[in-house]
Amino acid sequence: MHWVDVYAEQLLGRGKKHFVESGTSISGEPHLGSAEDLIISDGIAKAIIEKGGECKAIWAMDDLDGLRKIPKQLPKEFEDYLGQPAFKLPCPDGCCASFADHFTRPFLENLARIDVKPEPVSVAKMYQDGKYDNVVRIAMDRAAEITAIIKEVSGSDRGDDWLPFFPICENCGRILTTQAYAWDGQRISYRCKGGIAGKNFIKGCGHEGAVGIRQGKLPWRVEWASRWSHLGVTFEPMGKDLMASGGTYETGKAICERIFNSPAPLAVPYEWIVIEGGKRLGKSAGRILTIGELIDIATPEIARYFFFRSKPTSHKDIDFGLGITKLAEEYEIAERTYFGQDMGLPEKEIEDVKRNYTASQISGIPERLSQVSYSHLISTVQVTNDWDHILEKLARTDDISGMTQAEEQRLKVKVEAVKTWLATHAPEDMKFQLQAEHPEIEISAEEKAILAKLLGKLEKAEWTAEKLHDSIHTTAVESGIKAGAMFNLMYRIFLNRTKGPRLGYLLASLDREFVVERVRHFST
RNA sequence: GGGCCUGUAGCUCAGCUAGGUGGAGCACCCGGCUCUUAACCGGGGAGUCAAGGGUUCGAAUCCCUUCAGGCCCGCCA
Repeated sequence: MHWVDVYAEQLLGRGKKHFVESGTSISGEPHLGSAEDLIISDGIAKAIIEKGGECKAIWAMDDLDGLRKIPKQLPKEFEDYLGQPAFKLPCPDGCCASFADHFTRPFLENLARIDVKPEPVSVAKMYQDGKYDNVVRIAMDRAAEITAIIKEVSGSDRGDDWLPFFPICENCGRILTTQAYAWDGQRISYRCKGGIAGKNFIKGCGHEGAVGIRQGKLPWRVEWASRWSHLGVTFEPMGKDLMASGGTYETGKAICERIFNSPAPLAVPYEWIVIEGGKRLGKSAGRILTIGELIDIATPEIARYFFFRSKPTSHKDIDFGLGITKLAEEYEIAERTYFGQDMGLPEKEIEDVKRNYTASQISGIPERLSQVSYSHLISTVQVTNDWDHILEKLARTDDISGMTQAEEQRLKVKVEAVKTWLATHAPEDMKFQLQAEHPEIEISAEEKAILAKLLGKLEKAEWTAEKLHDSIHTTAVESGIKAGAMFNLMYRIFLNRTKGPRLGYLLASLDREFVVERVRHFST
């Protein structure tokens, strides 16, 4: 059984109503790994619903977290904001209501393109609206027990005076720099003494004061537990780093059960996405890879497929170069398998492969197979840019007659994806440019004779990829030159380079008049 | 010291939830296509399922132990 169904059935065994939470901290643009969390949630949620259960999905924007370091793409002025909660920061480009919006809006918009649409919730707003009042009071009243639980589970001793609350300093607006030291049942007293953020120390302003329970936040381990409890979260995907013994999940679970008297959610651990065979995203990658980029070059369905084809616990190596064509090919095999074509897969695998396909769909499962392969489009879109011409050319080599509007729309999206891939990530040797004008190249007398010989064949040949390929090959044999030299010659006069896509398909997608004219020109 | 995950063909991995003759793709070898690109078609060799033990009529699968790799176990998230 596919893993989404395994989780769904396990959860349905516990109850019919489910609630999945995902959370993302806002310290710049969320990368592909942050999206993984939400996509896993979505797959399981949909499986629960298909099996007759209910499942709500919520996405917590952790905009109350302090800014710990300045994201690379931000100007230096943001240093002043270090330690301040993300919701208070301005939009770096002045285009959005806030820093948090600026980075999360494209993230959520891109997830919506693959039908991942959790209800977004601002954590800062939840505190401000008093949604956390209850849990903060409980946490403050029972601070000593919480300290004991953390010590018991994780081995870390916060000290007897520790209070599970970070006030926002009234003077400097920072949250990473404050230390709470007293709770009188209404207000929390604190000092702004400075705090550690990674390798950096963020200076406090020295202010001492007292704030109400809506002017700050619970520490992460406590907050997570409180969120599970008051929202009634039943499962939550989490990176495997949170699953260590004594780690965040274990402490949160103990706090959730013992302080808030709620069952902890089922943890769905997942592995990191890696690039280039092992580098972690975000950390060592020089560049942020986002879900939007993946969708842009792979199509929405193939982007989803990347996440569902393997278990959450296996490593996912993403390759935006040639790897995308492999991924697309694999998806296309799954699609043909779903529609009953025998792709030579072992019996045992077929059900899961079909499930990979259905889990990857975004607007219902198509009623019939209508597929033009990604690899074929790579060559087609380089011959022409125009949609009607693309259709016309595809019609010569693929059966695309009688496409429904939905099918045409999907093809359009795929064509755009291929174009984007070619423009951004394709290796150079996959690219070519059909020469609209005669390229300025030297053609020897012998080559001219060969082209003249070919010309006669082209004028009469049936205009299919196979026949054209044959004509070219026969000409080479008759002229006593190697096939390779013949193909090389053809690429030169059409592409002004020495290699290219499969020539039969390329020529078949062009007009006979154009091809004949080009060959005639170089044969004299 | 502890935890989670991973270990299956040369490589990348599926199969493990619920035990029933070990699989796929790539690579390799042979043959074919008058066939250029990381092309196509047919066939083939491939393995102590990390190791050991246990349960069982039967174990890649369940249990225990060991080994190897990755990540994690101060704060913050």
